[in-house]
This record gives sequence, structure tokens and C-alpha cells, in this order.
Amino acid sequence: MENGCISPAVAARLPRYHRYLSALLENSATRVSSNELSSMMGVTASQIRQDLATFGAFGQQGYGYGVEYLHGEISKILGVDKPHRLVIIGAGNIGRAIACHGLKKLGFDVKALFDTDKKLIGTKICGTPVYAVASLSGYLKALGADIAVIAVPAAAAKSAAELVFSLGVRAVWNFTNVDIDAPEGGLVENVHLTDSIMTLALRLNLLR
Amino acid sequence: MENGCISPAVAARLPRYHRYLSALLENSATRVSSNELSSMMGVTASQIRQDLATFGAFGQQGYGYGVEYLHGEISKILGVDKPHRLVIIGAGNIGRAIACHGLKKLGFDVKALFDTDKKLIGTKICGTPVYAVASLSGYLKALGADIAVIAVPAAAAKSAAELVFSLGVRAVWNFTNVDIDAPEGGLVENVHLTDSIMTLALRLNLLR
DNA sequence: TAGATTGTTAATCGATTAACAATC
DNA sequence: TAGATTGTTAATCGATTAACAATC
Repeated sequence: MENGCISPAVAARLPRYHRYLSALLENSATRVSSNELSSMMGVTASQIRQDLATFGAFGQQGYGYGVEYLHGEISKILGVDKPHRLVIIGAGNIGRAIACHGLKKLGFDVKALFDTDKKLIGTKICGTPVYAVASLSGYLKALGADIAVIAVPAAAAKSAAELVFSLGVRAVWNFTNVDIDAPEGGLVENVHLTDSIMTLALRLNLLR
Repeated sequence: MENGCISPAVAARLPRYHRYLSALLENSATRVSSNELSSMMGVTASQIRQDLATFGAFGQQGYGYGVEYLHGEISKILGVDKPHRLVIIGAGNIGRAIACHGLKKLGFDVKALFDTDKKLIGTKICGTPVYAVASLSGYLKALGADIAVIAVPAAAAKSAAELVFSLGVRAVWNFTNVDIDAPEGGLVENVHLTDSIMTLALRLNLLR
């Protein structure tokens, strides 16, 4: 790893390691070898060791990895050892689903939703208040938030992202089927639902 | 391409080409070159031509690609020229969001939701009826459906997937944070929301 | 025809797998 | 100590980019 640059392939796999280690932890496993993880996860043991080597040396020859220790280290690498603050822009079906998804358990604290619909403003969704988009600027200044979820109609996506980036949010979790450009120092992570189902359709089509 | 085997990287990109061609079509563009697409999409022109070459030759030297023709060919490759029938297992927040997401415009016709909650059974969500999970078998036999959306609690995910696969569904669109094994001849496409936000957290963490 | 742009081949780059010495 | 398993280096594989002849 060199100042902020890691292989995208590794970045995409790390949460999955974290997930399996959480499960091992729940089952009170104390140690795990790359070979055991390999057969659990369906990836090669070599890849697991290679991936982890990106960040350091967490195991012990002849023993394997301490489950709790490795889980903790990966949590630190992922940055989920400290809580994140989220705001959700758009209180439609997707915004509501995210607000109700129980992300707090994973360290992602949903602080508020923002919408333009007067009927929704002032209500709560799964315990999270809905505010007017007009009050976003003041809210973000007061409370801060590092991640904004973009769950607005496609036509409003780019301007919503520009707005939150301009207000100091550093990362956008984009649920629209629009590609959003990240500004210098900003990040965009996409959940392109329509692309996902089309990929499934494609694979189905190729499967004779 | 050789009997059903294409590069996963290409499979993941093809829906995005389709999306940009749809936009061009709406803007009444008649032709587009790989160079124009390249600067629109932020991928190399070389990659676009290489990707398309997986499936055939759709352009013309000195001219580029006919937008409508290429869009149509990619639609055929994706299998979205004919409608797909979906059922959604689980009428919670995610299931509702998918039911209300307007997938029909893209050729994905959501026929029904299935849930175990008596309060929901018999109601409609965005025009789509909610049935009892117990009636799934009869329903699928009568109407068929090629894709099932798994939007149940994580603990129920694997058994839900096994059930729909055993009833003849060939593809599962999985929204739980559980990894589902595809049976012989079956497919699983994952939307791992928790992995996605963790990847975002990781990238944020690496960004100094 | 001349200019433009494809389809395709070859070169480069990155990611995965295999192998093994180091060592707990 | 002997066996097990890591961390790491080298080999392989696949994906991306560059280059260019073919041709509209």
C-alpha cells in the first residue's frame, strides 16, 4: 500500500473478510487459518494471504490468525472502528429502506433524511427525522456528516451530490442510475441497481 | 465469446453502455464513435471497441456506430429485448423499494411480492399484490418467473433461495448480506449493501 | 479520393495462483 | 522437535491499452 492507493480488487474484498470474521467471532472461534477461510469463502488461501499482506502481517506461522485480532485490525483498516455519520438525501422508497436497514450496528449512524415533500418533513422514518432540503446547509454545519446517501430521482442526482460535496461531505453513496463525478478529495460509491439486474439478465441470457 | 463464457469485466460494463446509448437515443443522436463514448463515459475508446468485439462487429469504419442499431444489439445481448418476470420474496423495506422502483420500463415486470406477515398479505405495494409465502409454489407453477428477488432477513436468505431455485426460478437477485450458493444452472447476483458502504468507508479512510 | 474510425493484433499492466523458505 | 501455516517471491493468467492495417 502506498499513500492511499490500494488495489481496487482488494478494496472490494475486504468487507467480505470482515463479514466472515464477524460470523466466526459470533461462533466463538478463536483462530482461523487462511485455508479454513478459503473453503468457507470460496476464494484461494493464497489470495487471502496476499490481500492481507497489503496492510501488514496479522498471522502467525503454524497457528493462523487470531479471529478477534484480525477482525479488529480489518475494522481499523475499513475505518469502522469509529462511527460514521450519514445523512440521506431523498426520503422515497430507497431512502426509507436505507434509513431502516439497521446500519448503526455496523457503525454507520443515520442522523437525518432530507426531502422536499412537505408531507414528509417533520415526520420520522424508523426513528430518523426528516428535514427540509432547504435546511441541509445549516444542519451539516452544525452536526457534520461524512457520508451522504443520494436517493433522489435521477434528474436531481448530480445537483444533490454537488450540494453535499460543497457543504463538506467527503463521500457520496449513490443509489441513482446516474454516474456522479467526485470532486478533488471526494469519493463516490455507486449502487447501480439497474446495472445490477441487467448484468443478471445478461448472465441468464448467456446460460442458454 | 465461447458458449456462455464472457469476461466478467465485460459483463459488468455492458449495462453501462446500454444506459449511455439509451440517453443518446433520447437526445436523438443517430451516430456515435468510440471516441465520443469514451469521453462521455470515462473509459478508453480502445476498451469500448474491445468490449463490443466480444459479441461481434457493430460499427462501420470512418462512421462509428449507429446509436439505435447498437442500442438494439446490446439490448439483445443483455436479453432485455424480451420482458423478464420477477417475484420479490420479502415485502419489507427493501422489497417495497424494488417493487416501487419502476423496473418495468427496463423490461423487468414485477408480478408479485411474497411475505409471511398476515397484515401485508392481500394488500398491494405500488400496484403489485402481496401473497403468502405458502402460496409461492402454486403461483410460480401457474405464472412462472425467471428472477426472484431475495429481500428477507439474513437468517432466512439461504432457505428462501433454495425454495425458489427448487421451484424452477433460474436467477436470484440477492439483497441480503449473506452469500448464496447458486445450484447447477442457477445464478446469483448480489447487491451487498453492507459491503458497499464498507468499501466506501475504507476508501474514505485511505484518503488521509 | 482523403479523412475518419473501426476491428484486431501485439504490448503492457495488474491481479491471481503456486511454491517455498522462514518460523511459530 | 516436528508439523503447520504464514509472508513473500516468482510464475501464470486475464484484462487493459496502444498501435495500425483494413475499409467505409
